[in-house]
Order: sequence, then C-alpha cells, then structure tokens
Amino acid sequence: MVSTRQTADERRTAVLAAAISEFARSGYAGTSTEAIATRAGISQPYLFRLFGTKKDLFVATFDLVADRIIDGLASASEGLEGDDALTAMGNAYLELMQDPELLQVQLHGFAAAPADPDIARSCRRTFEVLEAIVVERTGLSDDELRQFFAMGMLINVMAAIDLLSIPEPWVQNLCHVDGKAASIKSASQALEAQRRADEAADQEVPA
Amino acid sequence: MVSTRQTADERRTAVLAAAISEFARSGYAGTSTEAIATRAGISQPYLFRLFGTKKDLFVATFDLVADRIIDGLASASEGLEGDDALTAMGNAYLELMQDPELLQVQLHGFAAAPADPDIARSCRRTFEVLEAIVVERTGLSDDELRQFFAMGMLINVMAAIDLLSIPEPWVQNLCHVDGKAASIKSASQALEAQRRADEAADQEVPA
DNA sequence: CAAGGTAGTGAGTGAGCACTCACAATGGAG
DNA sequence: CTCCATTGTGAGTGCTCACTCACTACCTTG
Repeated sequence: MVSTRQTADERRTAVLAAAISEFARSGYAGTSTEAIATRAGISQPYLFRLFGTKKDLFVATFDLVADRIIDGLASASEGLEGDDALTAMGNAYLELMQDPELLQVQLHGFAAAPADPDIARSCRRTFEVLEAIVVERTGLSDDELRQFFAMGMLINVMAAIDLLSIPEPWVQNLCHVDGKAASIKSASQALEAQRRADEAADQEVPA
Repeated sequence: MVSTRQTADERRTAVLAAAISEFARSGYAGTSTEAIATRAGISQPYLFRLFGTKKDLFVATFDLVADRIIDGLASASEGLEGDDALTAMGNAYLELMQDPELLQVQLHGFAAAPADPDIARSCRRTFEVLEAIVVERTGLSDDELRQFFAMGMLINVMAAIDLLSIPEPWVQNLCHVDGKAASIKSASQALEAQRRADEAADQEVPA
C-alpha cells in the first residue's frame, strides 16, 4: 500500500462519495456496507467506526445530497428574483441530470421513507428547506410552486429510468423541456456514458 | 387449518395482493419473500413454485399496479375528452392516495430501475402506455403532458413521505391542489389511519 | 526514544435470506 | 375405490450481510 494515513474526516468524505454512488444504484436495503467500504478504499469495520450504523450512513448521504442540490439551486439563483430566479433554478435542477447519482439517491430516500421514520424526517426536511428558498427567491404562487416541485420529481424519475437515452417518439414528447432540448440532450449523453460504465463494472464483478 | 385448497391462480392473486403491501413498504431489496408468503397465508416454498423468482414476483407486482393505475385513469375518463378527460384523470390519480400502496410500489419500481434492466423496462412501458392513453383522451400539448406526468410523480412522492399528515404551513402551500383540498383532505385521513395501523403492526412483530 | 492517541484491519458471528428437494395431503376422473 | 395430477409444506443449504472484537501500524508530543 502506497497510501498514507488520512484524518477521519477526510475518510468520511471519501466514504460519503462512495456511498452516493452505491446507494444511487441499489438503494438503502440493496446496497451492502462492504460495497461502499471497498469503493472508498477502506475496510468495512472502519466504515462502521466512522459512521456507526448503515442507517446513519444512509441518512448522512441523503442529507449531503440534499445540501448539494439546495446549494446548486441557491447559487444558481443568487441575486436574481421572480421569473429569472425560477428559470435559473429550473436549469440548475435540469443540469443535475448530468450527474444523475444525486437525483437517484434522493429518489431512493423518498422510496425508503415509508419503512423508516428517520429517513422520512430527512425527506420532509429537504422539501421544507427547498420550498422556503424557492418561495423566497421566486415569490411563486402555490400553484406554480407545486408545478416547480412536480417537474423536479419528474426529472428525478426520468433520471432513474433512463428515459433520455430512449429514442422513441413518445419520449421526445416528454423530454424536450421548455425548449431546453440542448441541455437535456447533453445530459442524455452523459447519462448514457455512465450507464455504459456501470454495465461494464457489473460485468467485472461476477467475473 | 380450516382453509381448503385453492387453485394456483387464486393463490397467485392472493400472493400479489400481499406483495403489493409488502413491496410498498420496503421495496424490492428490503422485502423478504418470507414476509410476503406469510401475509398471503402460504408457505414460502410454494411462493417460489407460483412465481419462480423474487424478481419475477416483483415485476409481476409492479405490472399489476401499473395496470390498476392505467385502468383507473382510463375508466375515469371514459367517454370524455379534452379538459374534461384531463380533470377526470387528475382526480382519479389523486384518489389513488387513499390507497397509497399502489403509488409506493410504483415509486419503488422507479427507484430500483437503475439496478435492474428488467425492472427498468417495466417502468418505461408503464410510462409509454400512460402517455398514449393520456394523449389520446386529452390531446394535450407536450408541455401540458409533461406537467400532468410531473404532477403524478409529485403525488407519488407526497404519498411516500406522508406529507399530507403534516400540518405545517409550507405543506399547505404544496398540497391544496387546484382547489381540490377536499379530496386531498380525505386522502390524508385515510393515509394517517393506515400509517397508524402499520405502526401497530410494526410493534406486534418484535413482541 | 518512550507513551499514548488515532488510523486502520483480519477474522470472525449470528442472523436472515433466496431458493431447493423430497415428500405429504387433497380432490376429481374413471 | 383407485389413480394421479395438483396443491402444499418441513426441513434444510449455502450464501450474504450488518456489526464486533481484538489487535496492529502510524504519528505526534514531550
């Protein structure tokens, strides 16, 4: 091993990065702590020393993802207000599809909420904070606010089921969002590339 | 045992009913076949005889849920067109929150898609069929179509994280959909009741 | 260089899981 | 009443998983 020692905090951020990738793919119940530890380059016992419990790690991962998304929207709309802030935030959320892992982790959190009150709490908190910042920046009406969040959830799902890489016409109807076809197209290519990489990785493990 | 023998098909529908409940709560990876078999009142080996594989059972469950949702929208909008069909379908989807299990299964399917191409295929097929029927009945533009689906995904997530039972003001902003506060309110009460029943069930098992 | 705290792991452990096999009960057809 | 196909199960099997314990390697401070 060439690697030297790191501080616990450095390791924690490395573990969280690995956890985002693994949880994004397989969700809370479907991901093993072993897989995360291996990807992070540490032993599995040390992962437990750093995070205590698989659930604690999942909640920490989910919260980190939420913070990143919130920061993304906040910084994209910095200094703007009204419709300008709205379109800036919409574009920012759309660009998250280029790194679909964040959206997939969020979706897995939502899905896991019925089975675990701690996860449910984190989900609600995410919504609450997002709602507050969107309202503050855009002054949206309830109806528009709801539509904004709804579009976000649709984007989450489209990232999860990889709709953008499907060339059929009914997908086109759903996906050229607000004339932002260009940004979605590039997101599509990034998605496809990652999908391929993931499949390659899947082949390797069983071999 | 008082129970008499049933045909395999009767058992299969009983198993699917049990699977909807269990998968809704804990998702594909988080649900054990044992739990489903017990709830369906059969032994676990027989479940495998009836469905072959856990994944086959999950896909069958997901497809059944999709069919129910599709049938619900289709029958609600029967003989209507344009805006009438649209609001009828919207209301029908909203009413699904009274039985949130269907929406939760759907969400778990979407979340599980990145990890499994068979599940992903089922998810896309669901979208494709829904898109076709909504377009046919309502003649919606791409933009409106997208908004309709987006609202559906938001409702899925709201059902999963149990937003309706939260009395805080920021939730009110999101939830009194299109003046249909009444229908959402009643859905909320149904949700809360089930939530309580589930928690009671959770207490019993460990005891 | 000694001491002590922090980073890090090898080797488990008990429980739970998907799935199997050999076998039993049941009911209808002849 | 007797076959026999179909329904149904008890008792595993091998594997994976979350989590633990006892221990070592390293670095800093005095």
